[in-house]
Amino acid sequence: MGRPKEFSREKTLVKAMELFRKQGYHATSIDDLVQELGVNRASLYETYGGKREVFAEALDIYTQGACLRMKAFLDAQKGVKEGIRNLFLASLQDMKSGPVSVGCLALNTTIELLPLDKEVKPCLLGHQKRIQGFYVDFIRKGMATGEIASGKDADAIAEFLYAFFAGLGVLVKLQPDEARLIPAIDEALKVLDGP
Amino acid sequence: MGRPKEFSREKTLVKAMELFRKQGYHATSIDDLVQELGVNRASLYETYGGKREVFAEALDIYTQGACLRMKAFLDAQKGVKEGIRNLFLASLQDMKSGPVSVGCLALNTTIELLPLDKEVKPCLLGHQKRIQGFYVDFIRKGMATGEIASGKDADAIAEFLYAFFAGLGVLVKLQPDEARLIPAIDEALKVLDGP
DNA sequence: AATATAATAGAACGTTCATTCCATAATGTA
DNA sequence: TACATTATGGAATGAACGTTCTATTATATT
Repeated sequence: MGRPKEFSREKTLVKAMELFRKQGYHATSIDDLVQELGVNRASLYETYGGKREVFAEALDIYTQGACLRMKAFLDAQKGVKEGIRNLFLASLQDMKSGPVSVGCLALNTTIELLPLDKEVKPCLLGHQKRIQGFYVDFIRKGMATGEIASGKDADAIAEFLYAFFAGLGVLVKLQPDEARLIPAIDEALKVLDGP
Repeated sequence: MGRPKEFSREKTLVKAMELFRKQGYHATSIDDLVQELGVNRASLYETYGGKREVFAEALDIYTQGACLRMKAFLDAQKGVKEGIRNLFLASLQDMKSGPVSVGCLALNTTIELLPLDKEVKPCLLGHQKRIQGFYVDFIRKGMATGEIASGKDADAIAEFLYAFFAGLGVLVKLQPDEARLIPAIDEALKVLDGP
């Protein structure tokens, strides 16, 4: 029935996500999307609705992908402290992605768009909740094995880790050489030490 | 010598700074500035040059003011750990500034503008360097009094504190109720404990 | 009072933006 | 093969943007 699409909805969304992550929402024009995705203007509007809708879907697939990858990454780790350290180092690499740092789309959106577009708030809050949930589960697992003192406040540590990670997402843009950030990460991980 | 200006250069810059801090660079139009500052279009261009220049100057006075206030705040504190805790709590209040969180202009700019406008980079890097310098001095002072173990890496802690504070600047926008952030802050301050 | 100088008010400019429209092309169905 | 349907290519649209221009107003100096 009718002419078939010449593009895959999912693949173009990934490209849009990468573009928004690199340039931000305002600095990415429809022309940019049309050029980069290779999708026609009219098709883009027919398929997604408009720029805002494309962004919303791109943000969705980003947060979903990030959560899935984080969960899989943590599940593959042995120790808690070492696992979170590896997670931070891997995330740093992901947020660098070449010479120019792209950071994290969820954090970038929190800064650039949240004050103006309240529609992204549920997505961003849900993302935070899921990520912190992973941290809590991971820390609790460490408490069960005895690596982490059981008297600690897993929720507070999870919120701390999310906040610190958000800080990394800012600093990696300002200063892409990770060498200086690693000592800071090791300081952060001290919250897992002691009683 | 011609007609006198009807506005003060400094006062309007402060207003511009507040506007950029609240809305971001892209979301703040010249019309917004003209309306909010009460300055005429032509006068604005005659005085500052253009939007980018207004923003650059606004960012400058923001970072300078932030540094001055931070230095004065820390100088008035007794203990190191308690002092930094008080600093974070006060900064949280500052970044909230009413029902809508405005965050920190330097951090917001790092996310929104740094990838597109390389001219802001020196200002942002200088700001980070100064802030971390204050942390280092403050920590060293604590080492001298014996509150902080002298074996600690002041530079690493300073970078950690800056990163964590940047994270607060993100989270305060996502979740303005500070009650949940305070336990996370107390976790962060544990880097100052122990040997 | 007359003049030079600088700021103001507001229209006007060209550009870029997101969005829509129209003619054309490519498929499934009859 | 003819038709209905959907996607495509590219021009067109109107609004918003940053910026500039012109006429007018207000002050300092002579």
